[in-house]
Amino acid sequence: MPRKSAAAPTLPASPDIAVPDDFGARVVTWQRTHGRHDLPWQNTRDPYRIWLSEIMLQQTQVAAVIEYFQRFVTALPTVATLAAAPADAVMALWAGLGYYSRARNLHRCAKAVMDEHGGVFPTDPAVLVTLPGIGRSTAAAIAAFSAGVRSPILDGNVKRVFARVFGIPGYPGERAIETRMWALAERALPPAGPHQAEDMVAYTQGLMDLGATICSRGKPACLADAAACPLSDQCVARREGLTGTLPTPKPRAAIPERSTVMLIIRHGRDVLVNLRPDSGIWGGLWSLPEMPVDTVPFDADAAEDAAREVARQFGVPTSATLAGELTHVFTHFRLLIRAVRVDLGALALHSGADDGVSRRWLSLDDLDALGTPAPVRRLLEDQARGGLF
DNA sequence: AATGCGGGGGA
DNA sequence: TCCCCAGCATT
Repeated sequence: MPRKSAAAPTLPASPDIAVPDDFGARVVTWQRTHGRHDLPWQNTRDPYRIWLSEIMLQQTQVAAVIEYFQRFVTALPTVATLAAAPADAVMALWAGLGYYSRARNLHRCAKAVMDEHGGVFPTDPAVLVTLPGIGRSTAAAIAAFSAGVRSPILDGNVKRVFARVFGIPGYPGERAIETRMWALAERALPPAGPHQAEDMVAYTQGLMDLGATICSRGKPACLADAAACPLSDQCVARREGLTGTLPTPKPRAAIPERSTVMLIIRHGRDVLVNLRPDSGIWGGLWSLPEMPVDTVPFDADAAEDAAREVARQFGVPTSATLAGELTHVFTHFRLLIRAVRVDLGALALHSGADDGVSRRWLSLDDLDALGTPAPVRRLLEDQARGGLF
């Protein structure tokens, strides 16, 4: 039951995206002059160290990994020593790095290398990907760094670089987008040939370095200095001013919807408003009285019924009719507002309900007198236009 | 407080 | 096959 396959079926690469001929060469050249060269897991072809670093670098930034890496290889310098180490010792060396399943898989992987590969770490991506904790991208990185194998990586950094350079819209975590990017990654590799091995080391590292140091999420360096990025003159996002919107962010989870009933209590051309507490939604603004709505769904009929009940509590015979419905979108939820109009006719209202809420009348002819939330303002403006009093 | 992050494992 | 999760850092 093979759970993993080294190479997903190569889809017809989107013909609309052209990879410039010198894409790989530019990355290679840039890496050799401007990339990182002194990380503790560089300048070696030891697959053990390269593998260990790649696992540590999954979901974890370079700065956090360096110390753990040094400590780990000092304590367990070879795959054989790791395989022979007690699980406790491995976990202790990992403690603080997070994602502890990585450490458990690391240990399992070392044992598999000993038992199934004679203690020799594989360098073929198709073999690597069968080992615990090694997926397609990590397999390619290990193979490229340890043996110059021509196989593409596609981690978060590379996805960001590709989304921008090639102008690929859509969330890269989405299946279709990721598939396109893998196809692109295959085509973007530097050419096979006599320099392939050295080039693949620089290219693979270069993509990582570009994403980490130049093509950063927040403020890509090209915005201040186009020369900082070797791809800036062929970058779609930079050309079209889309570095802020590419890559497309993860779609926000559907936000919950709440509903409320607001009362438009009319007394001639005055409307009763109350002051909201300083903290919370619309803090310090004047809003319409609201009725707590517990029942879901709460339809328009129920809103009118409830408003009639409130009117009855005011002691006045009155009608209560739905005056408007609108949805206001907050960061965390959508608020469906049903406004019910209640007319108090000529009846005067006591000002001093003793519940600690500031209330007052607001004239529809002077809406600027008080600060009101945008949806409330819309309701009041509607009343001002439609009211016949 | 929300987002990013490679791969595993469960739905 | 798809989606959710892990733990920490960063924004």
